[in-house]
Amino acid sequence: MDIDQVQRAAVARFAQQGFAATGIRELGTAAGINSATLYHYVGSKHDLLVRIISECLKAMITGGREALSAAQTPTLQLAQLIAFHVAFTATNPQTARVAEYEMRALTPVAREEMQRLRDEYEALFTKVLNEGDKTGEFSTADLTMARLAVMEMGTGVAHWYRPHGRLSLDQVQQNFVAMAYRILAVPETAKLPNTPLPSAQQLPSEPTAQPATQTVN
Amino acid sequence: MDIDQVQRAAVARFAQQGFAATGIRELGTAAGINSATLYHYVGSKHDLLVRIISECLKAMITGGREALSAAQTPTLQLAQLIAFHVAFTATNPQTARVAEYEMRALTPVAREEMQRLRDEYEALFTKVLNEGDKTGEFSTADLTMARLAVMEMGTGVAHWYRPHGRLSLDQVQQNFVAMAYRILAVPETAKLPNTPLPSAQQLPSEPTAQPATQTVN
DNA sequence: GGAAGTCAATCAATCGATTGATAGACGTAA
DNA sequence: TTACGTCTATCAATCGATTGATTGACTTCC
Repeated sequence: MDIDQVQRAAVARFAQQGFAATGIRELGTAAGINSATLYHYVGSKHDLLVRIISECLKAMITGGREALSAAQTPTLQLAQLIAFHVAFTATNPQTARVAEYEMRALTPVAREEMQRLRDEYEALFTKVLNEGDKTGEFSTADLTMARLAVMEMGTGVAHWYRPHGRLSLDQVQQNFVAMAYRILAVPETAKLPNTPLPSAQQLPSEPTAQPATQTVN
Repeated sequence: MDIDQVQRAAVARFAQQGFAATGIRELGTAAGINSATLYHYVGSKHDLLVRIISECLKAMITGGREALSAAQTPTLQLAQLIAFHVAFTATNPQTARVAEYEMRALTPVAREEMQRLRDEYEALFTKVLNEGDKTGEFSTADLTMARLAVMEMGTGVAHWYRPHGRLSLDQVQQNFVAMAYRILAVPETAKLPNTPLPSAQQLPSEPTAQPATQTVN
């Protein structure tokens, strides 16, 4: 028994029924230990959530930066960033969902700290979009709304993507890059660079995939 | 004291901290009544949630259908539907969020019933997109992914829109219609019909807006 | 022998829900 | 008008169950 197993069990429950609705006894049972033993690994239920969200956001920031550094122009950087965002979300749907939904369960201090990480990640998108707007590669009526729309539709992948569904991860990435390009009016001729799209590591906290509830992917 | 006030107080709490994290005594206090009195209006805490979600989804279905009937071609119908979706989400952000997030707190039976309503609403989008694809007005690599992306980015409006922010609701609607058109490769010349975009009624369950946490809109 | 891991038992606090009772509004028969 | 019955709205008190967390004892391993 190690802390990763505890985190995986926790993420699976938190993603399915929420942080507040999950008791520590239930967490213990899911991890195969007594609820008291859980406190040997994590300081408290709250600390466990902080660990999960913190590691998720830090991995997103690191991965996002790597994706950006793999390209030079805003157009190509956007493709890398979107593709990473989609890959990360598709690879770690449950962890990503917990990091998004359960921020509200944190204490004010912890929430502010996690919000700073979230802001840091979103700043990557803001930067690319601003640069592309400056060079004229992108064209949109409102950069902020475009950023929110592009990020949100990528985040939504967690709701329906399943590893062995109708579409491969690569296909989903390609399609979301294409949709983002369209939103930003990137010319068709510039589309789909032959640079390989980034993948995303599976987090230690990501539990084994749960069976699909929809028949979308 | 009537049931709408109870629902508003409940939605405000559920949206902020979640269904499971909100106690019935807290609900009572927020509504200005004793927790026992709450059971005079609603059968149980769970029934209260069912009412909230059910009324929200039914209003979305009704509003969505009205929006569709206000236009004839898939291109114009899509504009109406997107604009309604955005208007509804911006007008009822907290109720919409509860209806989205707290579906998991429902009993299996109730959840399936609510899921049917959700499916019914999403079918409106599927229908328009399929028709537009058939007539050649829309062009996309994958209709299903386009639908998910368009809906998701509209739903995200609940996270940042504020009534007296930088952008008016009409501006947000225009912009989201434009982005949806771009995703579906609708020619520029066909854009922005002069048909007035639909608004959305504020639900009885929607509490007064909470102060903005971001500085986006 | 001591450090690390584990758990049954237990803590005070809170949970959703119910009880029995009260106060007032309304209708109606005398 | 008075008196009685009925219905709605409300709450303090309380129910058994569960919550997050702690303790002390037991085992295991180096």
